[in-house]
Amino acid sequence: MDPVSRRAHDRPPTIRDVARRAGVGVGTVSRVLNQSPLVSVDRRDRVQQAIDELGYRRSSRARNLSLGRSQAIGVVAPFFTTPSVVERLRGVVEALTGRGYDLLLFDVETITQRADAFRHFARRDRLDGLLVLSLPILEDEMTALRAEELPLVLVDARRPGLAQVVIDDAHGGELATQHLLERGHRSIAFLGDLPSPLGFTASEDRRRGYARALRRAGIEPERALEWRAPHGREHARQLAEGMLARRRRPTAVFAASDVQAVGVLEAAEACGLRVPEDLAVIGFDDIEIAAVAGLSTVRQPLRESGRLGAAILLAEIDGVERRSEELPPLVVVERRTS
Amino acid sequence: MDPVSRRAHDRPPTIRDVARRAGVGVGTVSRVLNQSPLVSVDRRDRVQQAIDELGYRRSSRARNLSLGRSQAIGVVAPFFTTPSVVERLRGVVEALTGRGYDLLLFDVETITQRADAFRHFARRDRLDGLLVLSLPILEDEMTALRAEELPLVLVDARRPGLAQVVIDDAHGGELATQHLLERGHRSIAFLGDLPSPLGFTASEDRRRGYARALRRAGIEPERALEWRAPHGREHARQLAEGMLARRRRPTAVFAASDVQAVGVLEAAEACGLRVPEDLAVIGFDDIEIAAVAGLSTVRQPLRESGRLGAAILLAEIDGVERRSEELPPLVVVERRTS
DNA sequence: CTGAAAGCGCTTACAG
DNA sequence: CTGAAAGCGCTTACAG
Repeated sequence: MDPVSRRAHDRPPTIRDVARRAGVGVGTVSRVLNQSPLVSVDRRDRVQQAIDELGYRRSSRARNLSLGRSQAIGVVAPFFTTPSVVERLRGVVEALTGRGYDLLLFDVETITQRADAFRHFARRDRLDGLLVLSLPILEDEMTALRAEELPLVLVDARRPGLAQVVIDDAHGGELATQHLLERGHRSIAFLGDLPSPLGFTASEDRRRGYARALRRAGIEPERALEWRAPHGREHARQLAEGMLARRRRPTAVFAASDVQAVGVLEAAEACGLRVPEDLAVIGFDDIEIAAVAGLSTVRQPLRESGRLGAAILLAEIDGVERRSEELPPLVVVERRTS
Repeated sequence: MDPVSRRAHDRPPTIRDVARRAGVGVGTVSRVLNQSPLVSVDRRDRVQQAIDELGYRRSSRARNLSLGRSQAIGVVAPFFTTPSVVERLRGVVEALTGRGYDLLLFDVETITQRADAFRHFARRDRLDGLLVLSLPILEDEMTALRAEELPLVLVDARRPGLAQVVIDDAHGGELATQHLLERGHRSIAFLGDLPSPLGFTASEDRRRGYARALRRAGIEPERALEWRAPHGREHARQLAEGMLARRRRPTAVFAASDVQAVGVLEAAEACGLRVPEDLAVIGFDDIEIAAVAGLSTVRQPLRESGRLGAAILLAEIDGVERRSEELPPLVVVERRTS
């Protein structure tokens, strides 16, 4: 076996192999690889030919080490298969497309995973930037992140001093409740998330808006009308069945998410209640299932939030001043459940 | 400013800083980092202390270059926000959890993106292994992949000689159709995907099973009963409305996916048809929306397919012989639309 | 324009 | 057990 083919078989060609074959220095090869103008046409051609003949491809691993960057951005997402999270992710992917960054995904469903994510994953050494979706950050995680000097953008999470893209959840809760009030309802229940170990706040924020709207309408919010279950359709359904079986049942329900609202719809059907005649229901998010179920809801710009978050992160990585673009406003989508 | 804090401020500490502070060689530091037993307790302690004092963390970037690996696996997924794909991804993430591999996600929605994925992304240099979901691989992409010698596993895609986890789509189509036949239907329509530029085959495979089941029941499949739309609920709904408006309309529909079946359900409602009395409907996949819509369907083990694919890939990376575990069988889930 | 050399931050034979 | 050195495959001043 001649030396060339042996080499070709043993390991992928390196920049040195190319230099040797083209009869130039590795610096020159690197320059043509990086489209530097400081290369004569003559050598450029020779190098290019050697590259083609050898089937050479530059090692991004080595390049990144040399350049001190990763060419990758990380996304930390809790329960990433949740429809609303998927939709945000979709926006992130859209914004990243064609930008030459790899997307590293990190799912977190437990506090252990969150700690892992921030300790091992959120590192300057591995990532050029980090996007955190819907996950509140703890104090000590924050100091670690700060030490990392890693460009960081929060989507659907708040933190003073950090770049973030958020909606006004309380306002959304108000809109939903107002909608129900305008339809003449006076006994409106709220069904939201039980506090999670991960500390999500959206559900409670929306409930605050609900209470505010009630008060403005002269109705004192009742604890007995506030229900909370672990997130998910099934849990919501079970809880709602209990709620609707009560003697004094509400005439309308505001659910803190579409997923839960669909559970309420199922409970209503199980209880033989007509929707919206016997029970009006409104959700939050406007994910696809809401359209399918004919569910009235508050639309929040999910995909757009991911897209915007990623765009801001990319700008930050490029050292461009952080743009503060606005998300489209929340709006009530009226369908047949209200 | 003293040298130490200057250094600390300028850049993260390296293994050399640790060695210097501990008064040992970098090799020794590397050894304690890698839990080599070839280090005296004395030095191990000194090194550990220096690490703690400096807040040193090893650069995985440099480590990977030195070791010649990436510690990452790539996932190529078409339209990754499609519920069935999300569910497979979920399985992949589950199998990867705690295994120390990063997950690189690559979405492909166009043939350009697919070419990109295989050219720039599917590289030994960037990945330790690759998982391809639901995407047929072209001939020349395959030769490139082979040259890469990258461990590769296909999920929901076939290719002779490659590790893969697949279901028998034609059989699934048979099951669905048989179910409808057993309910007494004789005029059964099929609604599936229009051929996609990406070359997905599941829909046509399922249609073949449908035709087979009909023939076995002594019914000759009619071209007029085979309908195809671009994937998606809306397209299916529109197509189905046309189909149901015909003079001679079918009494049942087998849709090649739940997403499309839900579109059929919407069309039925729009046409004032009762389900299942006037029109029976069965889908395929058993994604969450099927449960919500009360849709009868053929359940395929989506999450399990991702989990299994990832497990096989991990084993292959570790040089373990490829295990050929089986997926749970396809089964008809009977709900209220049939 | 160009090549030799140093450097990115690790790992691992090699020779004690 | 241990340190000095070479090597992983690039990039980029530096000195022509």
